[in-house]
Amino acid sequence: MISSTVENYLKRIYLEQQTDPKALVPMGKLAAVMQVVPGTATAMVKTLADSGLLEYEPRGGIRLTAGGEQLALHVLRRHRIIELFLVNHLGLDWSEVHAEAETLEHAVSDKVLERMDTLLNHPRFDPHGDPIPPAKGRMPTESWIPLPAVPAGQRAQIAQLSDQDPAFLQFIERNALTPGTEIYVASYDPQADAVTLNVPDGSHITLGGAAAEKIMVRLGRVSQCGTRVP
Amino acid sequence: MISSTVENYLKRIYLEQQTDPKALVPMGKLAAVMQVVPGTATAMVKTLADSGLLEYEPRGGIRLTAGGEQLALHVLRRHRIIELFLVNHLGLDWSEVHAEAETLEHAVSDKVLERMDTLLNHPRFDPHGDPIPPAKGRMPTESWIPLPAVPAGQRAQIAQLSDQDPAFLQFIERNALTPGTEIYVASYDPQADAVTLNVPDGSHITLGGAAAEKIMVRLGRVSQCGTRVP
DNA sequence: TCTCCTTTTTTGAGTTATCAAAATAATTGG
DNA sequence: CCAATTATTTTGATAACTCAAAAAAGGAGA
Ligand SMILES: [Mn+2]
Ligand SMILES: [Mn+2]
Ligand SMILES: [Mn+2]
Ligand SMILES: [Mn+2]
Repeated sequence: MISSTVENYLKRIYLEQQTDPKALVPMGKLAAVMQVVPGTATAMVKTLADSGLLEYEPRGGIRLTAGGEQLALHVLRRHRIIELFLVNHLGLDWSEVHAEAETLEHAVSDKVLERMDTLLNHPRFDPHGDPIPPAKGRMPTESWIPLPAVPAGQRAQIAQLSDQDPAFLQFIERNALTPGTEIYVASYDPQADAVTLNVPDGSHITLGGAAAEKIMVRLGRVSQCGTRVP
Repeated sequence: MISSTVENYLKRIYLEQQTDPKALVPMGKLAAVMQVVPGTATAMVKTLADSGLLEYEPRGGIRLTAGGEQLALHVLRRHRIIELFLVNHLGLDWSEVHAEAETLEHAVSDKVLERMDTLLNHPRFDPHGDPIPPAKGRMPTESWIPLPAVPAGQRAQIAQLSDQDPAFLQFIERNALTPGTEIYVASYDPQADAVTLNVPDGSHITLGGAAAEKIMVRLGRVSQCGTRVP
């Protein structure tokens, strides 16, 4: 049996890998995101490499094998379906489900997960806009850009929020910037580090660069089936 | 934080305790139900005693403290609400939910649990007829007797099934003997080790003593609110 | 090229939960 | 009441995961 510790490592490694698919994930990065001391990460990586779940280049970094990636995607699928189930069926707030899913993802059986998936009508995106890995088949590729990359005067649709901090997500919801929302970028001033956008309800809001960077958008008016619009 | 291992021990100790509330639970019994060697049980019991969760009389046995019992009831509440949720809201079969709940009981937060409780309308019994410990307040006392203790010619209502084995539960469901069912005990022959009963649909069935002992009933026609009648 | 600084690995140790097997206590039958 | 059996505890080890701190490797700049 695969431990929840191993599942967490694989999932984090996969997510790090996605930020730069060609590069190896450095050990220091892994230790940081797993919140362990570097020596712990080295020890764990050695056992994962021995289990054939990743390739380990000492002093170089790591990369998941096909087997490791498959397991990671399985955990990610559980995580995201659980998040959506908690929001849609149990009425939890989208700002708190990430923490809940972090433990439930290791406890929910395949049978229960597929029941949730059915009840949710085979959703393609989780509450934060992240794609749900399909039970079989390749992971869909997303074409998101951070909000500050949108030229002023363009329309865009909010696709995903890259920060799970409840306070940030509550701010997003208060200002009606949840995934699926159509926005219009009124201005972007790199010097002022500020993006101003218009939202459908007619109001407008100005964000600093740090906040705007956490908002991933799709250019133009794209329809995104399966996304919840809270 | 309390580990799931400790939660499992406390829950099992509580359930053993109920079989004879005045006596101490012997170490051998604990080791057997936890499926560990006796030495393991001794080691764990020492740490639980040090944590103030139980009283340990070496070579005598153990008994939960008030604190230990409270924790045990909390775990039991989670277990039974989860079972009912899996049956009523996710459509799982009642014969399989025990195993699912065995792991989920350690992963579901209080917040999620209370959402389930609300959605289920504050149920009083789980799918197997076991009472759900209330969030606060005393555990209700049940007055069940095993089916073979019912005199022939009496009416009774099936209250609970004391065996979680899926094959047994499926047999019970096939023969419409789920909790809440009104039955009539046609005959009980200790020599033949056989109980014959009539069920509402008009058919009758004969059970051996071992199977009948696992069926707990309430005498007479009692209404039991909150029990699911599948 | 040779420090100095950063990153990574190694070493030694602790915690939790487990087993195998030896030692000990308690019980029970003759 | 003693010997044999049974129940329980003790002892010594192991596996998984972790940290602290020492050691080693790999740059980057002078
Ligand atoms: Mn997790
Ligand atoms: Mn998410
Ligand atoms: Mn359990
Ligand atoms: Mn039950």
